[in-house]
Amino acid sequence: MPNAPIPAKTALKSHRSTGRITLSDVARAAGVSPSTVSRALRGERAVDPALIERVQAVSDKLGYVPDPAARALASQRSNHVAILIPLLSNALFVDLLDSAQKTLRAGGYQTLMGVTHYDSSEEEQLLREQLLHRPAGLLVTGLDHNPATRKLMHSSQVPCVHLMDLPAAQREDAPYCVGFRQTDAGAAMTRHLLAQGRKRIAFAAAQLDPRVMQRLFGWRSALQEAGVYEPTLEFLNPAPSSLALGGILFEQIMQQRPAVDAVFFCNDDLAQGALMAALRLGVSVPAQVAIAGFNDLTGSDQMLPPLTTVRTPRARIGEAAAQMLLSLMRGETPPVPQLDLGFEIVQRQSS
Amino acid sequence: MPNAPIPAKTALKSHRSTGRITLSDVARAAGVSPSTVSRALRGERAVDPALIERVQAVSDKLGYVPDPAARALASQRSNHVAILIPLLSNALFVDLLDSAQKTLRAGGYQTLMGVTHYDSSEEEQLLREQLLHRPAGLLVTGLDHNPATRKLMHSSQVPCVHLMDLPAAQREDAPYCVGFRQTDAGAAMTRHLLAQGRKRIAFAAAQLDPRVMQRLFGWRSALQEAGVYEPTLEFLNPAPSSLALGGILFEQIMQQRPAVDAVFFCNDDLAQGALMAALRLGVSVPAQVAIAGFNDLTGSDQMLPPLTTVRTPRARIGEAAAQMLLSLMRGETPPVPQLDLGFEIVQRQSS
DNA sequence: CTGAAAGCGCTTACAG
DNA sequence: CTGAAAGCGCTTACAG
Repeated sequence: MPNAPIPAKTALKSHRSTGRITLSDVARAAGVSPSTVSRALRGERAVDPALIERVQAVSDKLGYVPDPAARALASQRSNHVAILIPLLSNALFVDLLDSAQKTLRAGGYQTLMGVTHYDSSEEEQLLREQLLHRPAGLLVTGLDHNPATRKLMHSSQVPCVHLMDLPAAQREDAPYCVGFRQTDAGAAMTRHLLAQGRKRIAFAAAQLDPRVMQRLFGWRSALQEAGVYEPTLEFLNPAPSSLALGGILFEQIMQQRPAVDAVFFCNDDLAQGALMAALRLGVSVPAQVAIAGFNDLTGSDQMLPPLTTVRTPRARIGEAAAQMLLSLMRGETPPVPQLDLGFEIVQRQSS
Repeated sequence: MPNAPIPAKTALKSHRSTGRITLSDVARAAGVSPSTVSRALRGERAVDPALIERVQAVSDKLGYVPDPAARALASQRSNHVAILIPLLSNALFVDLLDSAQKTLRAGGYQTLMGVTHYDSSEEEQLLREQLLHRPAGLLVTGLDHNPATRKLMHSSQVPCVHLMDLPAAQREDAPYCVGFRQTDAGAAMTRHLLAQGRKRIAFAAAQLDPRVMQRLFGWRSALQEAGVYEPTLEFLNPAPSSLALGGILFEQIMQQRPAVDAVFFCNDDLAQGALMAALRLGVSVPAQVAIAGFNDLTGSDQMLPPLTTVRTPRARIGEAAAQMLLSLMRGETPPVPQLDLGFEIVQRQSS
């Protein structure tokens, strides 16, 4: 039956029932096998250059786009990158997310974000959910995680880069990370204030996450070094950081310790609130008391007086960490596994 | 050969090569077919209640978790929800993202975010990428999209809810949306300022996205209504909104139009910057000039003087939109397809 | 209400 | 360097 109609099944094969253009469509049009198309398109070596070109052309002509779900199922690896950050209400982490996400997208990856609320068991739970998607990579804030989380990160074998923090010492088994030395930054700002002749420098902090505590340690060591450390000048509040809390802390400090001549806040939002409170209370800054912040958040340069602070390279951290992850996902070994991006003291008029 | 060793193939079958616990494992352990497990676990009707319970118990015991990629491939629908927002540098959208994401996660969905930078072709490109993941739902900011984007949203058949805006009139074909009437809010604040005796009220804006323009229209109509509209009192700058720009705009207005007795800024960051500039310039607020903002962003209540503004329910918008989407994804029809969450004038000391 | 079978669209040993 | 075949782990008509 040479003239029999083409069976429906064969006719349908040119497009699947979903109407989507598939690998097989490209293979048929290019006259090669699906396996070859798969290899050619992913730039796998061991494919004839001429074939690669032909397949590429056909693929472009048909407008073929690989199906991420099929790819993930077959390869056991998706094109998702999971990112874990503490909060979305702190501009610091939003900047981190923004820059990392931009870099990852340029590399062909989708970002899956998880907000931990500084809760280690929520972090663990989020990681579990994200690992179900078989992410190709992981970006996590900080180096402190509970044992279960660490185990998950390790046993999943997913490449992982830590953000913001660096391990205390250069160890053999140190994880990949991009950040700066929080302790050094805390000490540097404290020394800066000392160098300006301040003698009674208070440290005021909220949230009290690990990085804040490191800044506190930096402040302590700089004061001890100068021989003027006084434990009662620590004002620590575990509540979330905010302008309002900064104002409250400042008022409290002025009331309890009127002789204080500088306050170093662990984050700019607190310091901005303190600056507003000083205006309200008629406390003159920096004549009576200097005020310093941390992170150089948006608005700090617009305060009255403009805020002295530590500028932290969060956008560059997000980008560099994403780049490092990208190279890890390519199977490469980053030349600098612990990348220190430093910080900068920005002196403005509040000190 | 009754005592022959169990063939390797059968022995292996209890776990796949990946080591993952699969649907088939649960089926075997529960003594039913994979199809039944699939139906029982997804709560599909037409399964014996007793079986559901048994399957559920076995599944829990084995710690089975469905594979999202396999599920997406087979059903042509993932558990992703894509969200499109203009910027991450505006706290407004971060709040929206945060609340939507929280609600969606509680409903079992992963959020895929896309940042459009107020660029309609970038929005289109992002949507294309996201649609590849076959999202179960879509959350998009605003009602204005280019024709290609609208076509994609429509032809993809993916349930979609729009954020922040409401259509001008109640039409039959109106899209699902959750927001408030930007024009009304702009008019309400203007009337509020008029009611306080202000006569020459300027409108200062940045970014100039559609919602800002609606606020401008509201300001215009309220002034026209009062017979005091003057076109030269519009100060529009397409640059991104920021504290610094607010200061610049304010200074410019004071210089060019010293008789102005109130400035209504389209966003709180501009207004905050203006407040700081007023302090710097020695312009007394509200005695000489009233200042009003929009959105009641963080810090506005800490300014000197505290900022009069329009409080917008962005967290509730994100949550309600996610809820509406959740019900659409369940195949339900939302009782209120266009949900108006309103706004509130917050009078503080700057007016 | 339940099951066998096909299929979703890829990747990847395994041969050649 | 290339291809045929199996398999990733589910869902869903189709029968019964």
